[in-house]
Amino acid sequence: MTTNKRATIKHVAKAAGVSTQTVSRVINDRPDVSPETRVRILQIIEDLNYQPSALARSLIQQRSFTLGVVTSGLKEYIGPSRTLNGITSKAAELNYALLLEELPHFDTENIKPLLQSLLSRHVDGIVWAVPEVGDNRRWVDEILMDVPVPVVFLTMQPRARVTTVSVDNFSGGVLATQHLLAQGRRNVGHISGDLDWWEARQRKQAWQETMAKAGTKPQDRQFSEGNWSCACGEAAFNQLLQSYPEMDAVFVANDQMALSVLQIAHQKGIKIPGDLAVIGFDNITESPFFWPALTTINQDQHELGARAIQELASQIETLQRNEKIEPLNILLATELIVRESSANQ
Amino acid sequence: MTTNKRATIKHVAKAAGVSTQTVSRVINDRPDVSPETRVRILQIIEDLNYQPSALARSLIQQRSFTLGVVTSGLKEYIGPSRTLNGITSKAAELNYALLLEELPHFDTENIKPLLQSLLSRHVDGIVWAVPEVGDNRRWVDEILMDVPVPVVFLTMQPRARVTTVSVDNFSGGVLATQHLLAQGRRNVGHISGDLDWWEARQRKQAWQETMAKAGTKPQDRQFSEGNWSCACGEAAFNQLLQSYPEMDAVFVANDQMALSVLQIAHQKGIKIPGDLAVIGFDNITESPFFWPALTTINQDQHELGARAIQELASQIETLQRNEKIEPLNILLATELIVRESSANQ
DNA sequence: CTGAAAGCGCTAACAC
DNA sequence: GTGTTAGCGCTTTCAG
Repeated sequence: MTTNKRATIKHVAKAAGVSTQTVSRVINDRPDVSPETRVRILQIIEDLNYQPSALARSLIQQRSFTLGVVTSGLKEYIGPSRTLNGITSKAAELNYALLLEELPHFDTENIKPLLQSLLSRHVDGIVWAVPEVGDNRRWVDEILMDVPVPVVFLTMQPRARVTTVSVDNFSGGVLATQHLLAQGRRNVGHISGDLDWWEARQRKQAWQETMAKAGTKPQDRQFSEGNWSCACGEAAFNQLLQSYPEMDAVFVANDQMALSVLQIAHQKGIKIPGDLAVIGFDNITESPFFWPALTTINQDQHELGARAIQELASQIETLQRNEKIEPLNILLATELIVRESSANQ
Repeated sequence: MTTNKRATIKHVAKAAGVSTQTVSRVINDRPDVSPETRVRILQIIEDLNYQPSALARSLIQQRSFTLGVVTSGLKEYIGPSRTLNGITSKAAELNYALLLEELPHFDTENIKPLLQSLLSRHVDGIVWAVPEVGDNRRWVDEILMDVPVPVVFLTMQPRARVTTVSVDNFSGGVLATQHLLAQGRRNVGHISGDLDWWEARQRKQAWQETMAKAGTKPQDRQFSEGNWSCACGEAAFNQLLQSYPEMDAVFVANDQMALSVLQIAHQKGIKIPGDLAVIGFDNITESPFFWPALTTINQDQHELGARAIQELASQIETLQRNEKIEPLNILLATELIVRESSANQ
């Protein structure tokens, strides 16, 4: 915590009795430096604890090797955190640094200052790791015109002209519903997440369509809207028990709410999976340890972040070669994890 | 996603027919510009969508308004994520940008490249938001000498010459143990976290000392080591049931493991809180919805991050005024949250 | 009130 | 192989 001034390329050059250019060649591993000079300079660099300034480099090379990351919901949810983990590990692998911004709310309106903070620091690209909620993508077409770097959006309805990477919530919902039907259940209810969320709508729609295909188009009373939280999961389940008493299986849109369902069921003496099969969504760390262990749909949020960075980096490279970048919509597969809560009757 | 080149101060100056200095004065809100000139330039800035380059500024001002944040465990734990949330919100408030790095493991050895990545981008300070685990603070005294900016460490044993901000795990553990005793329980067991962690050791020690003070110095058989995970919580609890059959209360070092305890208890027909009072630690979002609702110790991880940024910013200001910075060890209070799992017999 | 010159730390382009 | 010149985009200093 001393306040050593950092050594600059000039200090090194002076100490070595060469020009800064020669030092520059050494730190950039250029071939045209005599072996002796190189060794001498490397030694001095070591002695002086010299580190090239990435800032100065960014300025002249018009490239910062820094990406902007915009996230939201770190306080309440583990999802953004897992995605961030995928982002940091892939970025480290590809040698990019990350500038992090967090939106105070999923639907924060005022994103211009945030974008400008990133752009003023010359990020090479931006990952928008905020789920699509309500109308929070309204600005995309308008503002993106003014953004001079590639942007990759996570967890958003695929659309033309924009690169998106999302988990395939629809096919995940199909997997969940089909599994319950395959277990011989016929009266399958659904507790959704907040339907303002694109993900919640996808999962619900998958349930509806899969049920319809099985010849049992669901009625309104077979469904209840939650908001992802345990509290709302309780309320939604209680409502469903009233409105859909013959229910023998329920697809719950996330594991948190599924936990509430299990707890309430115990309290009311409803046997799981005997009376009611339960499947969640997410595969959080705790779900194997629920009682009974929760059947769920695994979504790889780490991979989501990693893929986003990979795409972004590849677009940056493309641009660097003066080629045109092609928008891309990527969907990641989900996986059914069968545990006890959905076992056969 | 177009590739508009960014406008520079030169473009603005040329368009306004003034020198770049005058533009500089306007964007820095200096008084010595005629009102008309100012208005004209502001208009042009607007038209050109001009944004000053923070990079160029950082270079000349020797100050980047950027902080480095080092975290770890984003994939498995919600704690780092909550802390990060406190960091992002306080940083936004104080107008700092954040460069994020994540250690692959809590005890990653090779931290030099990571520090250099941050320093090469001229961060004004660093928050080390990684818990103290095993020997992962070994480098502090040695390496910190070479770091030319202030560093604040989170969740670490207070020590001289270093600024630390931590939750007071010891007093939290005292609160937990005292509460169980106050409920009339006498046989209080403890399931710890991974004792490689400083936090786990603090909580355990608090339990030991509080019990001793109450005249019931705990024996080895009243304790079992977990590793924070549900899986290990199960194992530890099962062991405790064997080794300490008269146990009528248990202080579990985190809420995840406490969940496992509740589940196992149900399976074995142990009544909670009748036969066994349970208290957790952390106050995760789900714990009010456990069955029964979990009594726990709340730790404010958001505040932890926010305080760290506040201290760091204040140290940076101090340095800016050429004053000396004083290392500081801050402990944040915890809070007892009483719910059903520890109710009176 | 405004401008010219110098320079933050580095590299591209050219010379020798 | 190595040095010189210019300049990335901005601010500081000084002159007027």
